[in-house]
Amino acid sequence: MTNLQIAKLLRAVAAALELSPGDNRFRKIAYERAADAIEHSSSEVKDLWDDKELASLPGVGESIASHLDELFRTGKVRHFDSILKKFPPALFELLEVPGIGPKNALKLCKVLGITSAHSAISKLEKAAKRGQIAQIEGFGENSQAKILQGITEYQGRSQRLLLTTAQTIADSLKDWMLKLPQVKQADTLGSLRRQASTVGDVDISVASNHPREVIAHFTQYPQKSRILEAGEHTASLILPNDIQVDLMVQPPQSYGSLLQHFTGSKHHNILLREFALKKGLSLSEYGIKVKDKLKQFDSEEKFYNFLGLDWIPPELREGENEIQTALAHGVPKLVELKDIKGDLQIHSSIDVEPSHDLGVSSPSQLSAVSSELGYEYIGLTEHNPAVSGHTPKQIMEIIKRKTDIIRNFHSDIHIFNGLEIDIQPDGRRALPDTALDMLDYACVSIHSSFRLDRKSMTDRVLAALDHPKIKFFAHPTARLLNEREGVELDWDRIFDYCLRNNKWLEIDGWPNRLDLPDVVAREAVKAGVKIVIDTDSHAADQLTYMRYGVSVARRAWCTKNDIVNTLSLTDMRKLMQGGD
DNA sequence: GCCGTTTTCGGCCCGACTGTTTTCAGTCG
Repeated sequence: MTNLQIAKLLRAVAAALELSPGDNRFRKIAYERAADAIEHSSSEVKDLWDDKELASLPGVGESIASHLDELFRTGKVRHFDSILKKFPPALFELLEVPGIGPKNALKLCKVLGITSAHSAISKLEKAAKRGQIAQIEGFGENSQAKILQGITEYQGRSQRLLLTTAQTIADSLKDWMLKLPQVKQADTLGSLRRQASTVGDVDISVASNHPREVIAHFTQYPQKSRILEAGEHTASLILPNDIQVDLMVQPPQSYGSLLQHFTGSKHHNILLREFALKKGLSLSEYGIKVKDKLKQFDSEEKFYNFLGLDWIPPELREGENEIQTALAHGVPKLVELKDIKGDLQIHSSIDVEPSHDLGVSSPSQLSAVSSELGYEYIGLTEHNPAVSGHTPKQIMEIIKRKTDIIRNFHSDIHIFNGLEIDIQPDGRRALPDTALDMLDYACVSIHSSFRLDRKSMTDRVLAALDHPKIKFFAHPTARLLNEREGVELDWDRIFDYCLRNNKWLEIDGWPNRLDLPDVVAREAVKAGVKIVIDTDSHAADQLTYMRYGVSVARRAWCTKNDIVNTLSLTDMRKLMQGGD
């Protein structure tokens, strides 16, 4: 079972407990918190169970751990079954509809006679369309319309926005807002400010004493499709592609607490409020209540400092151990975009006759842009020449041709002669070793056979990494956001191999890759593995994706020292020549 | 059910919105 499936099971138990008369309501909350912890866990719960470390999850204690143990051993939990069987399976399905909670789900199941899970939502929809729901006590016409709306949302559950898409929209909106003189400051909020790899919606906030003018200016945003609503302190626009953006305006003197509150994450905020409560302080978006007296904060720094904490970068606010770390003044200095000295996965237009995805920009175009970005070096890593259709001798000639082009090319930054080599299903590299010898370095990556079992996949990757010229494993999970799940790998074995053989793992900044995923990258750096952040650019204007790779690294708590391409050219050369 | 910088017992985040209600329950973020 995946973490998500386990979390869903625990939430079903929580819902059932809420509906069980006389049950301690904090037991329900405990199950919800365990579900949250598992959903956001950086490790697979099954792996933690294998290592007997279930109790290391915050919110999972003796009791839930023993239930999970039973789950992994036998495939079910008798205690859960006995709780869940008191309710129709349909109930738990109806909870998936936004706006329907446990109490209403139960009432709907009972009154409408809905029992089975698979037809629950279609039956609910029919009942709503016939006007039956409005007749139920406690419901009305409005509730019925809201349920229909919720079903539509459930059915068309739209994909989350890629970080790059959301950030581009937000940057443009912030620029627009800052054109108004009354706007002192504008920020993104929520998962976008925390730079999560995908975000649900685009929210921005503005500090100003003139909310009316700010809202009016916002609604005049030239790229809007329409205005959804415009109130005194909040407004919403719909942009092309049905993307909704929300704005909040607050006066500068209380802006810090607003920013803190709406940046989240929810889990971080819960832990922070519990922490504050022990000091007798109550937190909200309006400030901090000390003995019923509200204290306001114009900046987040002051807000956190008042609680005895150092400021916590938004990327770390996921409810892990960031609060204890800030209390102990141990928040790391995270890597920044300006620390990056080069980009080692770039596809140029040098035609090495690959099977797919040749770049469109020439070495001179790529080096010119890289120079503007302040880099000291780049590495050109086209895909290996197609295996089919070329003899080994022809491949040697192609690589020789590329090597000569790079040797004879002069620019103000250094260009490494690299290649991105496919890992074939059996772990062989799709390039003869004699050709590899001509290169400065290469990376390996998976582009086929994504569904091998964990052990075979791990063996496959380790076999491919086994050559002194192979420096790193590129986009390791091969996931495509909103499209394809990542492959199964035994990360402990990968980390261990990388440490012993001086291999690096890549954070690929390509918009729908962002791979390593942040949670795996965090485990990697905890283990001491070095990371290289690249863009996987296929055109010169894509070199700016580096900022998103850096965002992933920051969410993984990376400092400059964890990232190899913060090294100067001299040090990078030494590192590359180091071999295994 | 979980958990510990006042606690191994006795607490457990905060507020907004909506809809159906005459003072609150349910849901959400």
